[in-house]
Amino acid sequence: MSPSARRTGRPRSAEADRAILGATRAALVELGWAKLTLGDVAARAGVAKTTLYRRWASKCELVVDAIAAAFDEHLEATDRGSLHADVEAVVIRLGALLQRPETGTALMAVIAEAMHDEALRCRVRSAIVDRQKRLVTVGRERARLRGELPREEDPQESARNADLIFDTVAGAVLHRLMISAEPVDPRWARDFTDLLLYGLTGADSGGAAAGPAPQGAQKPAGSV
Amino acid sequence: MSPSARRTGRPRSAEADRAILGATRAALVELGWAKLTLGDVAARAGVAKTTLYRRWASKCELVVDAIAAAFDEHLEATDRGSLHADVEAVVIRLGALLQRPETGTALMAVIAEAMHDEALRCRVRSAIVDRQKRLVTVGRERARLRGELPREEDPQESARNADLIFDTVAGAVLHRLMISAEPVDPRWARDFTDLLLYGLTGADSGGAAAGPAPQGAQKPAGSV
DNA sequence: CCCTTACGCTACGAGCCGTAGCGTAACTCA
DNA sequence: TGAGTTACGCTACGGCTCGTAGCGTAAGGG
Repeated sequence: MSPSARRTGRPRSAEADRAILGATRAALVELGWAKLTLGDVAARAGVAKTTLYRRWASKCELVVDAIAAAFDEHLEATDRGSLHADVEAVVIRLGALLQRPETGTALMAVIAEAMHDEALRCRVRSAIVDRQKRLVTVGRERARLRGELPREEDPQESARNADLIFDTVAGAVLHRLMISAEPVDPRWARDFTDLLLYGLTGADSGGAAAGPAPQGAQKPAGSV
Repeated sequence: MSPSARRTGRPRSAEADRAILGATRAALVELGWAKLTLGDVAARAGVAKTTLYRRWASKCELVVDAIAAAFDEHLEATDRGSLHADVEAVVIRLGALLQRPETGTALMAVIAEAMHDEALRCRVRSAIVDRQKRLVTVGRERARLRGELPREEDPQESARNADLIFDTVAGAVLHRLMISAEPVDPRWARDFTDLLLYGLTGADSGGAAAGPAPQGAQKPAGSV
């Protein structure tokens, strides 16, 4: 529906939107996903419960919009001069974002719900996932210009690789924080970046040989 | 409490346990996490609701036990002769496991809840996470014996690396399936394994590095 | 001034939660 | 065999949240 289609009548209060989304984040911090009720959010925001239901069909969609704002605020791909530094920075940033009490937990819960709700999945994708994915695209483009990565001819294969890297980076950070329940500190970020850039066989992250000199020549004979 | 401490009185029905856990998995498939109610599970299992509450304190703990069985059944580290093949097999296996309608979704939801519940986090850790982590340990040990990976002296650093690899592999699969909502097919498994082993920069860009690449020398990881 | 839309407020039926109470079933030990 | 102990099935209940309906009022547009 275009904005011009809603010219008549009382306009929706933009301030109410901000208040509701803010109250949602606050409630997520204090109560967590499970104990968060829409009635409570409405009370915190100072609006009627019915107003909330007029704008969002379900708790999930509300929370998606609430945390999407946090993702937009805290995710940007800054140029740090090298692919290694860029990846490391993104990992730290994403870790800090998911470590916040309202984002990571809520994202997990919403994703879980989205497996049974196609519309919600689309909303999550456009509001959160696709925007994160852009970081990978931008970072790879910069690395290519620096000569750190080879050129890619096939655009389809390029997209596939971008998805692969995105899943690897974001997945590792998410898993570390949510499932292993351990912090994404600078050392882990460095170790992971080494692993991502040089691989298991190449660099022994943490040890003496962390340089880009892969000793991967000692591959197995019977690979199959 | 040791099993000998409960010798007197009527013993708990082991069949009821199986029925309840089975009913939980079935209900997860049909209803999903959000719409799953304990009353419904009890009805499916043919037991009284009170029996259910006597054994599990909450919906979360019940579901943890229910999906932990699935993890135990479908996760084993089979020796396929090379590190590359082993990793690929684990990725496929884990993907198939998380793709089942009752496991992945429920795991996400439970993890989300566990962020606010220390006891539940411990339960998840011992029932699911630690057992998965053993796959990494076993696989790396085999690779070391084959000479595919260097020896590690520092046990502490070794544990850190195992955690890192675990988060990277499991996280990537989880993210691919749950958040990107794309399948973990053989091609993706191969691409990811290449990335994990040879890294973003390594791979075939150097030419000889990926020489002994098994089946399919058109390894695309270099064109990252 | 009328029309349209949004808002606040109240009230309501519905559903699930988690527990209490009771009588019965199963198993152990003396 | 009988007493003690524990688990089970069943019913019922207060409490909470949900999502909606209805009403009167506020804020814009033609």
